[in-house]
Amino acid sequence: MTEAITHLKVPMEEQRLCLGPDGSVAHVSHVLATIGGRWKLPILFRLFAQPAWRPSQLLRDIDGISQKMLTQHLRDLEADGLIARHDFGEQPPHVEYTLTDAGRDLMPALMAVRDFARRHQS
Amino acid sequence: MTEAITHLKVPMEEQRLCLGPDGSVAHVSHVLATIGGRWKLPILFRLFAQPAWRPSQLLRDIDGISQKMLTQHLRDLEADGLIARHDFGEQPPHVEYTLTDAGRDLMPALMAVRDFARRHQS
DNA sequence: CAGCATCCCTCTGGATACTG
DNA sequence: CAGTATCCAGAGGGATGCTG
Repeated sequence: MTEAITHLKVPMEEQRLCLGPDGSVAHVSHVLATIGGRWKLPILFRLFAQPAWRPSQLLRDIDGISQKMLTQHLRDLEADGLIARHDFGEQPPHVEYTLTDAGRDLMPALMAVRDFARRHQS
Repeated sequence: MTEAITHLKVPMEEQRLCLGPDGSVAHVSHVLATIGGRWKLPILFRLFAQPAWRPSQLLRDIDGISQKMLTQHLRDLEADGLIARHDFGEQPPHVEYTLTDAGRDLMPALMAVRDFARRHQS
Protein backbone atom coordinates (compact mmCIF):
# COMPACT_ATOMS: atom_id res chain seq x y z
CA MET A 1 0.00 0.00 0.00
CA THR A 2 2.02 2.92 -1.30
CA GLU A 3 -0.61 4.71 -3.37
CA ALA A 4 -2.67 7.60 -2.13
CA ILE A 5 -6.19 6.65 -1.15
CA THR A 6 -8.95 8.05 -3.30
CA HIS A 7 -11.17 10.31 -1.24
CA LEU A 8 -14.53 9.48 -2.74
CA LYS A 9 -17.01 12.25 -2.26
CA VAL A 10 -19.89 11.53 0.08
CA PRO A 11 -23.00 13.75 0.08
CA MET A 12 -23.16 16.28 2.89
CA GLU A 13 -26.56 14.83 3.80
CA GLU A 14 -24.89 11.57 4.73
CA GLN A 15 -22.43 13.36 6.94
CA ARG A 16 -25.12 15.28 8.75
CA LEU A 17 -27.05 12.07 9.22
CA CYS A 18 -24.09 10.37 10.82
CA LEU A 19 -22.41 13.03 12.91
CA GLY A 20 -23.47 16.01 14.92
CA PRO A 21 -25.09 16.22 18.34
CA ASP A 22 -28.31 14.50 17.26
CA GLY A 23 -26.94 12.28 14.53
CA SER A 24 -26.44 8.54 14.31
CA VAL A 25 -23.49 8.58 16.68
CA ALA A 26 -25.55 10.08 19.47
CA HIS A 27 -28.43 7.66 18.88
CA VAL A 28 -26.26 4.57 18.81
CA SER A 29 -24.21 5.74 21.77
CA HIS A 30 -27.35 6.19 23.81
CA VAL A 31 -28.55 2.67 23.07
CA LEU A 32 -25.13 1.19 23.76
CA ALA A 33 -25.10 2.99 27.09
CA THR A 34 -28.42 1.46 28.10
CA ILE A 35 -27.31 -2.09 27.28
CA GLY A 36 -23.66 -1.60 28.19
CA GLY A 37 -23.72 -3.04 31.69
CA ARG A 38 -21.85 -6.23 32.47
CA TRP A 39 -24.99 -8.37 32.77
CA LYS A 40 -27.62 -6.49 30.75
CA LEU A 41 -27.41 -8.62 27.63
CA PRO A 42 -27.70 -11.87 29.59
CA ILE A 43 -30.81 -10.43 31.22
CA LEU A 44 -32.36 -9.13 28.00
CA PHE A 45 -31.76 -12.32 26.05
CA ARG A 46 -33.28 -14.43 28.80
CA LEU A 47 -36.36 -12.23 28.87
CA PHE A 48 -36.50 -12.65 25.11
CA ALA A 49 -36.16 -16.43 25.15
CA GLN A 50 -38.71 -16.83 27.93
CA PRO A 51 -41.21 -14.03 28.57
CA ALA A 52 -41.29 -13.77 32.37
CA TRP A 53 -38.57 -14.27 34.97
CA ARG A 54 -38.46 -13.88 38.72
CA PRO A 55 -35.33 -12.24 40.15
CA SER A 56 -34.39 -15.45 41.96
CA GLN A 57 -34.58 -17.35 38.68
CA LEU A 58 -32.27 -14.90 36.96
CA LEU A 59 -29.93 -14.96 39.93
CA ARG A 60 -29.65 -18.74 39.68
CA ASP A 61 -29.52 -18.91 35.89
CA ILE A 62 -27.00 -16.15 35.15
CA ASP A 63 -23.68 -17.59 36.21
CA GLY A 64 -21.53 -15.18 38.19
CA ILE A 65 -23.98 -12.34 38.72
CA SER A 66 -24.46 -10.94 42.22
CA GLN A 67 -27.76 -9.86 43.69
CA LYS A 68 -26.59 -6.29 43.84
CA MET A 69 -25.80 -6.12 40.14
CA LEU A 70 -28.96 -7.99 39.19
CA THR A 71 -31.17 -5.51 41.02
CA GLN A 72 -29.18 -2.55 39.78
CA HIS A 73 -29.33 -3.62 36.14
CA LEU A 74 -33.02 -4.48 36.39
CA ARG A 75 -33.65 -0.99 37.73
CA ASP A 76 -31.62 0.58 34.93
CA LEU A 77 -33.32 -1.42 32.20
CA GLU A 78 -36.71 -0.56 33.64
CA ALA A 79 -35.86 3.14 33.81
CA ASP A 80 -34.75 2.97 30.17
CA GLY A 81 -38.05 1.39 29.17
CA LEU A 82 -36.66 -1.93 27.96
CA ILE A 83 -38.17 -4.13 30.66
CA ALA A 84 -41.22 -3.95 32.95
CA ARG A 85 -41.48 -4.89 36.61
CA HIS A 86 -44.60 -6.70 37.78
CA ASP A 87 -45.17 -6.83 41.53
CA PHE A 88 -47.87 -9.30 42.56
CA GLY A 89 -47.98 -7.89 46.09
CA GLU A 90 -47.94 -11.33 47.66
CA GLN A 91 -46.34 -12.64 50.80
CA PRO A 92 -43.71 -13.93 50.38
CA PRO A 93 -42.81 -11.32 47.72
CA HIS A 94 -43.52 -12.24 44.10
CA VAL A 95 -42.02 -10.15 41.30
CA GLU A 96 -41.63 -10.87 37.61
CA TYR A 97 -39.84 -9.05 34.83
CA THR A 98 -40.80 -8.97 31.16
CA LEU A 99 -39.63 -7.20 28.03
CA THR A 100 -41.57 -4.09 27.06
CA ASP A 101 -42.60 -3.44 23.48
CA ALA A 102 -39.48 -1.33 23.13
CA GLY A 103 -37.36 -4.10 24.58
CA ARG A 104 -38.78 -6.59 22.10
CA ASP A 105 -38.25 -4.12 19.29
CA LEU A 106 -34.59 -3.83 20.23
CA MET A 107 -33.89 -7.52 19.75
CA PRO A 108 -33.82 -7.53 15.91
CA ALA A 109 -31.12 -4.86 16.03
CA LEU A 110 -29.12 -6.98 18.46
CA MET A 111 -29.62 -9.96 16.17
CA ALA A 112 -28.14 -7.89 13.34
CA VAL A 113 -25.10 -7.31 15.53
CA ARG A 114 -24.96 -11.02 16.37
CA ASP A 115 -25.14 -11.96 12.69
CA PHE A 116 -22.26 -9.60 11.96
CA ALA A 117 -20.22 -11.30 14.66
CA ARG A 118 -21.00 -14.70 13.15
CA ARG A 119 -20.00 -13.61 9.68
CA HIS A 120 -16.65 -12.39 10.96
CA GLN A 121 -16.05 -14.96 13.69
CA SER A 122 -12.33 -15.32 14.36
CA MET B 1 -51.38 -5.92 36.64
CA THR B 2 -52.53 -8.42 39.24
CA GLU B 3 -52.76 -11.51 37.08
CA ALA B 4 -50.03 -14.10 36.74
CA ILE B 5 -48.02 -13.76 33.54
CA THR B 6 -48.42 -16.58 31.09
CA HIS B 7 -45.12 -18.35 30.59
CA LEU B 8 -45.32 -19.06 26.89
CA LYS B 9 -43.17 -21.98 25.89
CA VAL B 10 -40.17 -21.16 23.74
CA PRO B 11 -38.37 -23.90 21.83
CA MET B 12 -35.15 -25.10 23.42
CA GLU B 13 -33.39 -24.34 20.13
CA GLU B 14 -34.13 -20.67 20.66
CA GLN B 15 -32.68 -20.78 24.14
CA ARG B 16 -29.50 -22.46 23.02
CA LEU B 17 -29.19 -19.93 20.23
CA CYS B 18 -29.45 -17.05 22.64
CA LEU B 19 -27.58 -18.15 25.73
CA GLY B 20 -24.58 -20.26 26.51
CA PRO B 21 -20.88 -19.54 26.15
CA ASP B 22 -21.00 -19.28 22.35
CA GLY B 23 -24.53 -18.00 21.91
CA SER B 24 -25.92 -14.65 20.91
CA VAL B 25 -25.00 -13.01 24.18
CA ALA B 26 -21.34 -13.81 23.74
CA HIS B 27 -21.34 -12.64 20.11
CA VAL B 28 -23.08 -9.37 20.81
CA SER B 29 -21.00 -8.73 23.91
CA HIS B 30 -17.83 -9.18 21.91
CA VAL B 31 -18.93 -6.66 19.29
CA LEU B 32 -20.07 -4.17 21.92
CA ALA B 33 -16.70 -4.49 23.60
CA THR B 34 -14.89 -3.62 20.37
CA ILE B 35 -16.99 -0.51 19.75
CA GLY B 36 -17.53 0.38 23.41
CA GLY B 37 -14.80 2.97 23.77
CA ARG B 38 -15.69 6.58 24.43
CA TRP B 39 -14.73 7.75 20.90
CA LYS B 40 -14.97 4.63 18.77
CA LEU B 41 -18.35 5.37 17.24
CA PRO B 42 -17.35 8.92 16.29
CA ILE B 43 -14.29 7.44 14.59
CA LEU B 44 -16.16 4.65 12.81
CA PHE B 45 -18.96 6.89 11.55
CA ARG B 46 -16.47 9.40 10.20
CA LEU B 47 -14.60 6.66 8.36
CA PHE B 48 -17.96 5.56 7.00
CA ALA B 49 -19.04 9.01 5.85
CA GLN B 50 -15.68 9.75 4.25
CA PRO B 51 -13.40 6.84 3.36
CA ALA B 52 -9.96 8.04 4.44
CA TRP B 53 -8.88 10.21 7.35
CA ARG B 54 -5.54 11.31 8.70
CA PRO B 55 -5.11 11.26 12.49
CA SER B 56 -4.72 15.03 12.60
CA GLN B 57 -8.04 15.41 10.75
CA LEU B 58 -9.84 13.19 13.23
CA LEU B 59 -8.19 15.01 16.10
CA ARG B 60 -9.49 18.34 14.82
CA ASP B 61 -12.91 17.07 13.80
CA ILE B 62 -13.86 15.01 16.86
CA ASP B 63 -14.62 17.57 19.51
CA GLY B 64 -13.11 16.79 22.89
CA ILE B 65 -10.94 13.81 21.98
CA SER B 66 -7.31 13.77 23.12
CA GLN B 67 -4.42 12.52 21.05
CA LYS B 68 -3.82 9.73 23.52
CA MET B 69 -7.35 8.37 23.22
CA LEU B 70 -7.40 8.83 19.44
CA THR B 71 -4.26 6.74 18.98
CA GLN B 72 -5.38 4.17 21.51
CA HIS B 73 -8.78 3.68 19.92
CA LEU B 74 -7.33 3.57 16.44
CA ARG B 75 -4.97 0.82 17.61
CA ASP B 76 -7.84 -1.11 19.18
CA LEU B 77 -10.09 -0.81 16.15
CA GLU B 78 -7.22 -1.91 13.92
CA ALA B 79 -6.47 -4.92 16.14
CA ASP B 80 -10.16 -5.85 16.00
CA GLY B 81 -10.13 -5.72 12.22
CA LEU B 82 -12.60 -2.88 11.81
CA ILE B 83 -10.20 -0.29 10.41
CA ALA B 84 -6.93 -0.38 8.46
CA ARG B 85 -3.85 1.76 8.92
CA HIS B 86 -2.04 2.98 5.82
CA ASP B 87 1.45 4.38 6.35
CA PHE B 88 2.80 6.23 3.32
CA GLY B 89 6.30 6.31 4.78
CA GLU B 90 6.80 9.97 3.91
CA GLN B 91 8.57 12.76 5.71
CA PRO B 92 6.82 14.40 7.42
CA PRO B 93 4.80 11.32 8.45
CA HIS B 94 1.65 10.59 6.45
CA VAL B 95 -0.85 8.07 7.77
CA GLU B 96 -4.44 7.41 6.76
CA TYR B 97 -7.13 5.21 8.23
CA THR B 98 -9.96 3.48 6.37
CA LEU B 99 -12.71 1.02 7.18
CA THR B 100 -11.98 -2.62 6.40
CA ASP B 101 -14.56 -4.84 4.72
CA ALA B 102 -15.57 -6.01 8.18
CA GLY B 103 -15.85 -2.43 9.38
CA ARG B 104 -18.10 -1.55 6.46
CA ASP B 105 -20.15 -4.68 7.09
CA LEU B 106 -20.71 -3.59 10.68
CA MET B 107 -22.39 -0.33 9.73
CA PRO B 108 -25.79 -1.77 8.70
CA ALA B 109 -26.06 -3.38 12.12
CA LEU B 110 -25.29 -0.05 13.76
CA MET B 111 -27.88 1.58 11.52
CA ALA B 112 -30.41 -0.95 12.81
CA VAL B 113 -29.55 0.18 16.33
CA ARG B 114 -29.86 3.82 15.27
CA ASP B 115 -33.26 3.18 13.69
CA PHE B 116 -34.42 1.57 16.92
CA ALA B 117 -33.32 4.65 18.83
CA ARG B 118 -35.22 6.86 16.40
CA ARG B 119 -38.39 4.84 16.73
CA HIS B 120 -38.27 5.14 20.50
CA GLN B 121 -36.81 8.62 20.80
CA SER B 122 -37.74 10.23 24.11
C1' DC C 1 2.64 15.08 11.76
C1' DA C 2 2.19 10.81 14.23
C1' DG C 3 2.86 8.76 18.48
C1' DC C 4 4.44 7.62 23.40
C1' DA C 5 4.81 8.12 28.64
C1' DT C 6 3.21 9.57 33.08
C1' DC C 7 0.10 11.04 36.62
C1' DC C 8 -4.44 11.07 38.38
C1' DC C 9 -9.33 10.60 39.00
C1' DT C 10 -13.95 8.66 38.34
C1' DC C 11 -17.02 5.06 37.63
C1' DT C 12 -18.21 0.17 37.25
C1' DG C 13 -18.77 -3.74 39.41
C1' DG C 14 -17.35 -7.56 42.97
C1' DA C 15 -17.67 -9.22 48.06
C1' DT C 16 -20.10 -9.18 52.09
C1' DA C 17 -23.67 -8.45 55.45
C1' DC C 18 -28.30 -6.87 56.60
C1' DT C 19 -33.83 -5.70 56.27
C1' DG C 20 -38.95 -6.35 55.39
C1' DC D 1 -38.08 -13.94 48.19
C1' DA D 2 -36.89 -9.27 46.87
C1' DG D 3 -34.12 -5.67 47.92
C1' DT D 4 -30.55 -2.43 50.37
C1' DA D 5 -26.00 -0.64 52.33
C1' DT D 6 -21.03 -0.44 52.66
C1' DC D 7 -16.39 -1.16 51.42
C1' DC D 8 -12.98 -1.73 47.92
C1' DA D 9 -10.14 -2.99 43.65
C1' DG D 10 -9.44 -2.42 38.68
C1' DA D 11 -10.31 -0.51 34.11
C1' DG D 12 -11.19 3.55 31.30
C1' DG D 13 -10.08 7.75 30.18
C1' DG D 14 -8.59 13.04 30.84
C1' DA D 15 -4.35 16.40 31.20
C1' DT D 16 0.17 17.28 30.26
C1' DG D 17 4.67 16.94 28.37
C1' DC D 18 8.13 14.63 25.30
C1' DT D 19 10.25 12.03 20.84
C1' DG D 20 11.37 10.78 15.88
